[in-house]
Amino acid sequence: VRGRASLSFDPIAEAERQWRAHGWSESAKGMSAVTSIMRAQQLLLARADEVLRAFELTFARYEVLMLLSFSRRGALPLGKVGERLQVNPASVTNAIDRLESAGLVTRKPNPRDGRGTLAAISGHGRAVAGRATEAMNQEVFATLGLSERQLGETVALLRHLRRAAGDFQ
Amino acid sequence: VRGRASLSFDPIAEAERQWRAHGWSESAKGMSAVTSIMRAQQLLLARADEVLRAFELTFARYEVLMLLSFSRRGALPLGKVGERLQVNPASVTNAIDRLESAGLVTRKPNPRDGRGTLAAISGHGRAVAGRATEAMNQEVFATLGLSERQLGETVALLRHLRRAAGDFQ
DNA sequence: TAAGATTGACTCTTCAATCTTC
DNA sequence: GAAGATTGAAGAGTCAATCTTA
Repeated sequence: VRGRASLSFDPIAEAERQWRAHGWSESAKGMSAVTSIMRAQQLLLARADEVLRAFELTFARYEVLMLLSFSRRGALPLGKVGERLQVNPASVTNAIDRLESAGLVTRKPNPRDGRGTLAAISGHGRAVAGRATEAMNQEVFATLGLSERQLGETVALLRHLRRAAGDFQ
Repeated sequence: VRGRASLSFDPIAEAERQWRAHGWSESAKGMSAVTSIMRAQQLLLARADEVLRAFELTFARYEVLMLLSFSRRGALPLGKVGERLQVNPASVTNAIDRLESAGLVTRKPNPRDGRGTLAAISGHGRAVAGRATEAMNQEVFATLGLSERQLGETVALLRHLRRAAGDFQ
C-alpha cells in the first residue's frame, strides 16, 4: 500500500487545473487520463496484493497461475507466458521460480523444442488458484464501486488506448 | 518496456470469456476492468520512462518535480510530497536523493518544524521540468489515440473508482 | 545466426527498525 | 509517546550478457 491518508480533494483535478493555467490545455486531459490510470493501478495493485498475501501470491504470480490453469494442457512454454502477460523473460523466470518453490508449478523440458521449458500447474496450484480467485472476486473484482455499465465503458475505453499503444492487433 | 510482440487478439477479452465460462460472471467485468487498468499502466509507464530517459528522469521523479514546481514557494515538506503523490516516505526519500544528486532539487531544514525537511526545486530543476513536460505533452499526453471526449470519460470513470477505493475525500 | 531461458547488476518500492524532534 | 525522515533488507522489474539448442 502506497501511502495511507485520504486527501480532501482530487489531486488529479488539481493537476489538470495547473496544466491549463500553464497554457498546456491541449494535453491537459491526456495528462489527467494518464495520471488517473497510474493512480488507479497503484490502488488496485495494493488491494490485490493484500488479498493475495494470504495465499503467498503476488498479482503477477496470480496472473501466471490463472493463465496456466486456463491453458489446454495446464502447461505452457515460458516464452508464451511472457508474451501473453507482456512481461520480460527475466520476470517470467523469477515468477516461475517462486511458484515452483511454493509447489504450485513444476518445470518440464519442452518435448517439442529442446531449448524450451514448460511451466505446468500442479494439483496444489489449481487448488490455490481456485481459492485465490474466490477471494479476488469477492474482495476486489466485484467491489470496485462502479456499475456493470460503467465497468464496460472503462474496459472499452482502455481497449482503444491499449490498441493505439500497440498492445494487440 | 515489458514484452515486445503485439498479440493478434485482445488477451483481456479472452480472460473475460474464461471467467464467464467458469461461472464467475458476476465479477467478470470487474476482472476485465482491473486487468485493463494494470495493462494500460504498464504501456504508459514504459512510454513515459522512455521519453523521460533523455532527461535522466523516471515518471515517479517527474511527478515530484512537477509537484514542487507547482507549489507556492517551489518547496514542500517531504511528507507533503508523499501524501500528494500517495507514495511511501521511503520512496520520497529515494526520489529526492536522486533529484538532489542530479542538481534538480535541494534539501533544506523546515523552519516551521525541526524534525522536517523541505525539498526545493532549483533553477536547473525548473528548466529540466519545462523541457521534460514539453516532451511528455507531445509524445505521451497528446497522443494517446483517444478523443478529448473519450479522455474525459476515462478520467471521470476512474475518478469514481479512485474515490470508492479511498484515494480522496 | 537466432531463439529460449537464465543470471547478475541496477532500479524502484515496501516494510520494519531507528534517530531526532515535537 | 508520536510524527518526520532515514536506513537496510527483501521483492519484483528491466537490461545486458551468457549458455544451450535449433
